[in-house]
Amino acid sequence: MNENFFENVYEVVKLIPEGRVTSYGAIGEYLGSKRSARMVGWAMAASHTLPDVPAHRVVNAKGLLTGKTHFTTPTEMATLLKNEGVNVVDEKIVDFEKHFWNPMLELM
DNA sequence: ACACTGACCACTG
DNA sequence: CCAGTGGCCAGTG
Repeated sequence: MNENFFENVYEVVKLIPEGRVTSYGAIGEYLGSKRSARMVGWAMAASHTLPDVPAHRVVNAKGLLTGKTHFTTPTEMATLLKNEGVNVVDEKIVDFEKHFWNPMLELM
């Protein structure tokens, strides 16, 4: 296992508490590259094979469930979030700021 | 080696 | 508010 961007992404995502969410940009920023948010999402797509990675807790900067298309079913992501107490309306997280979990503040 | 793509983000007009 | 542009890194054809 090489220690690379992917590993770090997985580590952070695994640490996201239940009922909390974060964004690709936040993770990328925590890893040192704010502009590498694309890669984070891309890493997620590759990591969705790992059961310990709650990908449904990772959304884009606007709180939109952009990654839902990569789930087994498009509704899976919203269902999981709602199941954890995160209200989702029209593929968007309600009170995104309240549920937002900043890795830089929690893991520093 | 080159070009294109991607679960993105922020800025500018 | 919406549209367009640049930037970031890695993988694939």
